[in-house]
Parts: sequence; C-alpha cells; structure tokens
Amino acid sequence: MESVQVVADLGRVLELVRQLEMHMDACSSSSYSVEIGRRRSLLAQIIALTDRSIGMVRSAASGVAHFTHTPAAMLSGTPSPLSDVSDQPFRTNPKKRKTTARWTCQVRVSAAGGADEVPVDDGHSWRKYGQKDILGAKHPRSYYRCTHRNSQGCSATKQVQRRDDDTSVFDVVYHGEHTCRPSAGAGAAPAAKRPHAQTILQSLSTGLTVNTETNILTTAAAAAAAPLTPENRSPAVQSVSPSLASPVASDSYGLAPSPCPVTAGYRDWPYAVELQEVVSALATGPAEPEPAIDSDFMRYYFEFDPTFGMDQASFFP
DNA sequence: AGGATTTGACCATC
DNA sequence: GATGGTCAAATCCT
Repeated sequence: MESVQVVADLGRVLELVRQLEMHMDACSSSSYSVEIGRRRSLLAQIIALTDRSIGMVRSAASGVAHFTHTPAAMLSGTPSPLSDVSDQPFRTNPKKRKTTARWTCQVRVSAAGGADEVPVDDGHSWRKYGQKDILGAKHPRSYYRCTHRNSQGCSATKQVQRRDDDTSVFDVVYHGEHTCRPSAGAGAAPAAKRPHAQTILQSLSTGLTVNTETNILTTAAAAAAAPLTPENRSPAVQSVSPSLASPVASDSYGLAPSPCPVTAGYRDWPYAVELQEVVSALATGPAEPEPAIDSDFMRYYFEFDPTFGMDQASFFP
C-alpha cells in the first residue's frame, strides 16, 4: 500500500527533524537568541506539517477526514480525541450543535489596529452570521460561514475570537471543509497548472534530507516537483506580502485553512508548498531583523491541540 | 437594490 | 438552567 510507505517515510522525516531539534538544543543550550527561537519555531512547523500530512494521507487512504493527531497517535494509527471521524459534513438539524472535524490557527494582527479589526484574509470569502459573548472571555466570538454556502452548498465555517492574554492575537477555529470553488481572481491558480498532490507528496517524502554537516534541511525533490512559482502557490500563500520571503515571515501562513484529501482538486495538498517554504526559511541562515508589524503584516502559526502529547513550550520558547 | 452585518431569540447540549 | 451555535429580521453599506 503506497500510503503506508508515505506515512512511514514521513514518520522518518519527523524522526530526523527531532534529531535536528535536539542537535540545536545541544548547540544553543547556553544562550538564547531570537534567531534560535525562530529556528525552533520553524522546526515545530515542519513537525506539525509532517504530522498533519500523515493524517491527510491516512484520511485519503481510509476515505475519511481527520486533521488532528498526536504524534503518538500518528505512529500508532490512533486518531486523537478531537478527530471525530464519524461526523457528518453538516448538520441535519439546523439548530443541532455540529461537531465536525476542526483545526485551529492563531492570527497576529497589528497591535495598532482597532479593537474590532478583522483578521487577515485567509483565501476564502466569509460571511458573518453571528456573534456571542463567551463566558469568561473578554472578547466576543464571531461566527462566519462560507459566502458560497447557499450557492454551492459549502459547509465551511470558522470562529474568530480575540485572545484575552494577547489582544493582538486572534484564535481562528475552522470547522468543516470548503467544497466551494474559488472565485475568479481570488488568487487560486488554475488547477491544470498545479502539480498533482501525490506527486508532491511522494517527492517530499523521499527528498527531505538533513545535511549533518550544516544542519540544513533540503528538499531538492520537493523543489523540483513544486517550485514556488506564482502558478502553484496555494491561494493563501499567494496572498502573503512579499516580505514573507524572509524567515520571519514564513511563519506558515495558511497552514490551517483548506485541509483536504490528497485527491482533491484545486486544494491539492497545499502543505507541500508551505512545508517547502518553511524548510527554505530554515536553510536561509541568520534572519534579517524582524520588521515592524504593520497592518498588512500578520503571522499564522500552529496552536497545538491540547490533546497532543508534546510540550508546547518547547516549540514556542 | 442587493449583499453584508448586527443582534435578539431560539434551540441543542451539557 | 447555563452556555454556545445558529437563525432571521432589522439595519447598514456600497
């Protein structure tokens, strides 16, 4: 079974990245710098991407969707508690609380922005349908559904809520999967110009290597399969400002939206491209000074599932 | 005028 | 009964 081999290879990738992480720990134990923290963050993103990719491969193999896995679960084949694969795509009772698969990201916006500043465009169009004050939270939670819900039956929704502890960060929780087609001019590349997901995945799984002399990760095969051209960037990545070419800005924009089976059409396994960007950022070396955050600059990064059996602090020092 | 947002009400779940 | 998710009428915006 091909997917089994892909999962095994990605598991090996995880092992290698963890070895690199340990090596970095050994080299940097006596001092901490922003650059080290940044590299650790990039490593965390690679780990999370690989983790998620394995889940997606499994999803494609089993015909179901589940996006959150603990690393242990990933290796053992056991979904995490949040992976409710028995859920229907959308509710049958209009008022019934739905429990579709969900995934989370955090969005940092300008601290100078207004209190009601709406988080970054994530490549999809959303329509707000509700807002609630949440018990114990200082800021209300906003509810959005895909604009194409009625016209195309797209069931994707998201919830956006400003964090209490850091008001420049929004928690964005996505529910369901976009089944709509991207509108013209939305930044999506024509499907015909994008490499097939399985081609990328296979290349990635065999091409990600660690140079033990330089501690640099390289993805030659992935780069060959999916060079970062405007044609094959995912819509989300494409919408990022040019400054995102820097290591700082490559903080995995758009990793959470649009998870999908690897056989999907325009949403062809977007993580391959983004993982490559992260790896490229890691290999770039010392970062340029972090630019001042302005209203056009946001950072996306993972919020680890609390059921993960890993130490989140070790990823975001 | 049509689409998007706001907001109080309704309902399911805990 | 409390809470959170959704509905839908009213309102706002372009």
